[in-house]
Amino acid sequence: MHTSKPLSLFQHVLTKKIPSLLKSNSDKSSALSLEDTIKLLKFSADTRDFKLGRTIHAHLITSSSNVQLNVIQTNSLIHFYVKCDEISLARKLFDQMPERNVVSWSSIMAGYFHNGFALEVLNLFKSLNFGGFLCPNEYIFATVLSSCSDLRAIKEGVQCHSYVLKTGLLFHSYVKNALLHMYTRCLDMEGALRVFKSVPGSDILTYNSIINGFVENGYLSEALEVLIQMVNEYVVWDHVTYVTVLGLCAHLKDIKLGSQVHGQILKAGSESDEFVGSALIDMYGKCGKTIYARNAFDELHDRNVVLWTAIMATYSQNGCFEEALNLFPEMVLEGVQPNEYSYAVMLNSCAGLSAMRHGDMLNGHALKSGFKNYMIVANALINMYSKSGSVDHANQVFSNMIYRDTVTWNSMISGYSHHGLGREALSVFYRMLVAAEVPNYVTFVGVLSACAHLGLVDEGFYYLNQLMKDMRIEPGVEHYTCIIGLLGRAGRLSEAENFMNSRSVRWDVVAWRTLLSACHVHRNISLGKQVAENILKLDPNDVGTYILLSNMYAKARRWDGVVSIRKLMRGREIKKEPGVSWIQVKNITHVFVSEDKNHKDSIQIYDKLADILGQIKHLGYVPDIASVVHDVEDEQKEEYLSFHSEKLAIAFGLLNTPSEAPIHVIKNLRMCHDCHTAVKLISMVAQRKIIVRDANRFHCFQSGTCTCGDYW
DNA sequence: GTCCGCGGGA
Repeated sequence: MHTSKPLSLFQHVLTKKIPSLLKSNSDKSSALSLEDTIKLLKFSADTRDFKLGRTIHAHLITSSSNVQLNVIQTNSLIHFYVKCDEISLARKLFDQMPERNVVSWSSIMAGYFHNGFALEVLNLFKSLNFGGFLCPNEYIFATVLSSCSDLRAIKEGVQCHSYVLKTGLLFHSYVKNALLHMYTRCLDMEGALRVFKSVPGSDILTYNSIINGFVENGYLSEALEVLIQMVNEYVVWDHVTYVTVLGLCAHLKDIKLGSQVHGQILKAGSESDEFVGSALIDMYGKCGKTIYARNAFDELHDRNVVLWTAIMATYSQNGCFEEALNLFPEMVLEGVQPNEYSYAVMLNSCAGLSAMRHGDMLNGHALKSGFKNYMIVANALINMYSKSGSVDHANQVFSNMIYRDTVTWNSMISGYSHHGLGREALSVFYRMLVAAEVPNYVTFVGVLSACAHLGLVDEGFYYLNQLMKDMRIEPGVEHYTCIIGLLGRAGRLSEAENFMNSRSVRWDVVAWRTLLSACHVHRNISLGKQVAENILKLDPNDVGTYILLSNMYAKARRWDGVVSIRKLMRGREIKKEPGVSWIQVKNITHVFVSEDKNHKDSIQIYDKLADILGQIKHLGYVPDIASVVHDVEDEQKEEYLSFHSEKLAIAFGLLNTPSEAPIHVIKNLRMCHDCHTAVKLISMVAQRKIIVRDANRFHCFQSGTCTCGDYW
């Protein structure tokens, strides 16, 4: 900003000289001196005062006896036009200059750089005659190297590196920092580190740049190392340092370090800076501290769209989807308009809730406001539709997209996979390869799980051992878990077990549970027991394992086993979560707990259920009363089964939705075997598509079959 | 005398 001294000078010029200038330009005594015009032009440039600058320009043309302006005047004019984003006017002046000095070149190049035309900077640089008078200086290289950063032009950047090394320009801090930044943007952290270590004189910008580069490229321990060095050298931090270091804390999930930085921020009085504020919210959010994030948000008074989106993202990332969604109207009420990021966060919150109606509404909003064209919004829409059960709608969004990135393709592939539509998932994957989009780690999780659904064992191993290797993607525990699922589904349980024993992978609960599921489906009790023991060693409170184990015994009619598991659970004070299902009808979410008679339409729902269960009995449905372990009469056992929450929700859906509409139900636990059989038949009798999202996957029931192929 | 570098939300 300006100091008070030049301001008073300009005030003098503005009040005394400009009025007289505008009155008459024949009065020589009131004409501006050369120094004054240049100072005025700088003032116009700094304040982006286009009108004032234009006036000075006009004055220069009319008052000058010479038609040509001198180089310095023209340079000042170029700089002024550049600062007012009038790059073509600046270029016109530049082209008309009979002779140019190095400042003329650096001014026009900086102009192009700041207006986003980095390529034009490199073109100008190439046309600059090195051999002649003009010798590029530190200004030129700072701008050229920044343009290389924008373009990720590492080759040109390295050429500049050798030139500035030879000429000694590298020892200008501007050049050094621009070069270092170039390497970090081109993802060459070794190059950045070489510059950092070999060129003396690191300032706060150097530290900010290198730490930020390390964080963005995932080298967290290296970033921490530089941070420690910076602290030891007593470098004074600025706002950017706070933002950068908070980003590091967020990635490390290091709440202790983050709190210390927060303390420094408060001491420095920087807490009201919007960049610092959003970084604070993000840090607390990533560390799982939603309340601290909310406090930081509430402390701020000028809350822009970024801050609102940051706090919504915090809630969403921590599973508080409703809180995230509820902030939206609050934000709009405060006069802040959402942008593409806000829509993405909101849609992902809808995905978490399977709230398709809400998501539909946001889709409409995004369409009207033009944000649907943003890739992140479209990607979030695909995710929302497939996670709330309508993979067809997801595909519609996908098909209408003109540009797609890796996330787009991945979302569609894993969307189909979650729905058990392996063929469709693989077909999208092949189209991705044809479109020359490069698959990544996530892509193959979707592809391998599609193979698992289709039982394509050989193909699965081909993708894992061959294609991923060719594409230099290191397989992780998620991929290996898909392989376990693949072998398990094919009934090759001992191979799956051997696979787990032969790989030195840190197997997690998800992997073991996959094997346990396979044991459950294929009724391999001895292996299942062993696997369950492994899981309970990792997490003795894993309720899902107890339930799966007990279901496995039930399926095999081993009631002694069921009783022993129940006893074990009681002993360890582990409670089975009650089954809850919910369904959205006309923007209202109706929640059903098993044996629940609290709904206001309870009587009609039970009537409908009795009716439809009667119908499917004609088709051969026999309630699996043996699976009910309560010690009661058979008649009552049948009642227990018919009151399972998903059956209640489906009956409600049949009563309250149009006859063609698919019924979407979400359940907190896995579907039980009896419900699965019943719903298959209901889909036939009622001629409805019924989609159930359970704790594990999607089941899409239609005409008597389910997309899970009875394997879950 | 005139020109130059680092940062936030999915």
